[in-house]
Amino acid sequence: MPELPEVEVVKLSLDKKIKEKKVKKVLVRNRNLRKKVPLNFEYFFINQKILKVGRFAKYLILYFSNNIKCIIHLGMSGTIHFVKKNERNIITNTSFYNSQRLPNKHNHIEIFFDDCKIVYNDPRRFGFFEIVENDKLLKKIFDHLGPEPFSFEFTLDYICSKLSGKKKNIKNFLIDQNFVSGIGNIYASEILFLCRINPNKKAKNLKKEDCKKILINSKKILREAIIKGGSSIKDFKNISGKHGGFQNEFKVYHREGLKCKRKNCIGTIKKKNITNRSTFFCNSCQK
DNA sequence: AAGAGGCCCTGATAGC
DNA sequence: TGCTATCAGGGCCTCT
Repeated sequence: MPELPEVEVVKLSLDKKIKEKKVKKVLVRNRNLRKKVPLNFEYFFINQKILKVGRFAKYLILYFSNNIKCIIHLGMSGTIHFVKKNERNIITNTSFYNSQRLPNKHNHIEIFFDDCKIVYNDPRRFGFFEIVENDKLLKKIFDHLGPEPFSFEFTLDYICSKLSGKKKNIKNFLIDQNFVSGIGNIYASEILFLCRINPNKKAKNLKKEDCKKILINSKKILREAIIKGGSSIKDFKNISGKHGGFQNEFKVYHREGLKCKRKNCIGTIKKKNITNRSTFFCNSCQK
């Protein structure tokens, strides 16, 4: 669920809340995440300070003072909640889900500090926590990931050369983390709408001009989404507190059957399953 | 080798 | 009300 912008929003708020704080206790309630949380997980960073919270693609990284790193992936349904001590039920959710109180189920991991704690909640358990003891290993974990859209490696030449001759459709390329990391199902549809490219178009049939649009618009969409605080999809009940606002900016995602928002376009937004993942596009202006 | 598809899991919603 | 089916934003593994 959380794509690069949502993870970035979590990173920024988490860094503000827990940087320089010392871990007092770690509680694992459920080790059966996508990757099994090891039995000694709790002891790697107890009594250590959090130097900073980082991010690469859709991964969060906690940097500890003993040089241990903890990689966190939120999967599809993972959220991190920040809870202040002695303030019952007053929770500042650092995720874009933004529930006002801590959920009563699926709180798998808690990290305690002197005056607060963070709680990892994940109903579907597609996320994971992983300890990394040295930088070599860290590099290895991110090895299979392509550059982020913001990276200097993500250039016109890079895109053209990767797409050239490939039969795979462009939408599947955009969500392929090996090609470019951080884009997921929602933003892939939004980026292609801005580019006026049909998601089903084979990569090899894209012109250089199309690749240029992909380069520019992937940066543009992600940057705007971060500024808006990410996208909150199923957050209907929430009234107060900060929450993501980019869902209000969607041009195609979840807009099946509605009129295209592009000026002077008479098209209708269609939904199509591409490799078992719903994809939204305008049937008129995306060629 | 590239690309398609299944699967991990729970919860929300729709339809009967 | 209560059943069943379908769907959900990710990514890894397997098969062709």
